[in-house]
Amino acid sequence: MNRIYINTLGEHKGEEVVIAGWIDVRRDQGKMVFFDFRDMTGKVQGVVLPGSAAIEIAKECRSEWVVKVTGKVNTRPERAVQKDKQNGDIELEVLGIEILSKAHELPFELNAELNIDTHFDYLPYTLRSEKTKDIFALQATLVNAYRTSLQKQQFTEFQAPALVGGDAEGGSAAFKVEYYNNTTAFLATSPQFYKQIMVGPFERAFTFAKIFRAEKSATTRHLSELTQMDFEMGFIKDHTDVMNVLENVIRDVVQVAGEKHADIFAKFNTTVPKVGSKIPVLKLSEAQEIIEREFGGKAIGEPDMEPEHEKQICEWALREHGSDFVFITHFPTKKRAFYTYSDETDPTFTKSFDLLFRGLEINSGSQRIHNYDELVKKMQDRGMNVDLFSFYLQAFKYGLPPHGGCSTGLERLTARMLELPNVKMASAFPRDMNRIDNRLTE
RNA sequence: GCAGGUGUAGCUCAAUUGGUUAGAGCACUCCCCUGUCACGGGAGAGGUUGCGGGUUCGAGCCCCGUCACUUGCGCCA
Repeated sequence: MNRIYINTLGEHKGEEVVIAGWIDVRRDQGKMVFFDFRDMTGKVQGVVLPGSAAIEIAKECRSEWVVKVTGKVNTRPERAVQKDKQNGDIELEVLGIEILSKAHELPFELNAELNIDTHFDYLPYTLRSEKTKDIFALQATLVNAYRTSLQKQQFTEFQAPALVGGDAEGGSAAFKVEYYNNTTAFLATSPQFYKQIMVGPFERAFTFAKIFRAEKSATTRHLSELTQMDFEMGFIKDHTDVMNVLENVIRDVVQVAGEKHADIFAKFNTTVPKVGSKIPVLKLSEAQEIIEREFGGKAIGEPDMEPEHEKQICEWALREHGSDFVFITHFPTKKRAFYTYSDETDPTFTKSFDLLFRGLEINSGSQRIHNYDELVKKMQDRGMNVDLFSFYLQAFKYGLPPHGGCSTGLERLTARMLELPNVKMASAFPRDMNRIDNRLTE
């Protein structure tokens, strides 16, 4: 008999069927035993009636054992009906259990409240928990929706390299790779250069890239390996064209996530994010004035926003504009990367933006300098060795249109969607300063 | 990197002012249980109190060092 999925059992009332999955819970009543069985589609109660041939094996079974169960789909006795529960009106009368895999003694119950550290130490087990499955089910939806939205807006996906030559960007710490004879390679800290190059062939290009940062930082918002959703587009008038595309993407992503996972948002005690009619846009200086006026403290004149200020301006945006998102633009030239386009009206500021979401920066972008000579001059002004960038600079040498782009951190987006206290919870296998799975090969 | 907090059973946590044999719930083992759904009831096993040193008649508790985790800051296109 073929295996059927637990969420279709309701269509098989009175029939004998086979399901396969894990034992979620066993409730041994002596002469009879109850189970909750779990597969990828849900859960169902199994009951081993007194005198059943399966009673001996049922008493041996434990949580997380993998089993194939033959049984008859019965409607539950009226007093045992559980409303608002999947398969709450039916149960599987267990006729036979085949053990596919036994589990050792479990360190704790699957849905137990754990310290985050214990959770990470037992990931192969804890990833099965309800809560974690919800996080990554939502994340899969976010990735899909983000991709679909960009495709709809005529972007072409490409695969960016993770091995790169030279720590080109300077700023952030890169992981060194010892392999090449005549040069040191690094793990990519961004697909930036490659997506700009891809504006050449495709005008509109995007990539979902793994990036690596060897920063010695321990916070609730940093990972040393993360997923960046990057796009870059040609023939823009300025950075606001990029922001408009991003706003479309955010709107699509939020809508799809909200339609598909309303239950998950509720379970995490949060709501589907509000985008409002238009995501508010503030220059950094305007945001700083609001922060000082509404929240006190010192902000005006600072080159960037502190974590506390990001939270405050988001609180303001939600209150005044009904948006969980807010754009901050015009960061100082000296704080942004060398390829960032300066504002003609005041070149000490850039045509750049950050997108803040529920108190955290989740996206950063800008218009880029597209003129070869101008870009080279900018690099020289900063004391950079232009020779080291000659591969990248070919894109400009051989003609690149005015363009810009931006980059969203997938784990940060996921974490803020569900208001997770630590971004590491939004990575299935998080890596940070201290954590790498070092017991894979022992 | 700096500062704070934490470290006690497999997990989550107690343990009064420094005082006798370090406790509980869950998990585990055994027994009982015919409608449970976090089933219930009974019994049992389980500890180098992170590690090293010190003070003291006596340290889980105080002091010094060290390690780990965690939170905030710094760092971070």
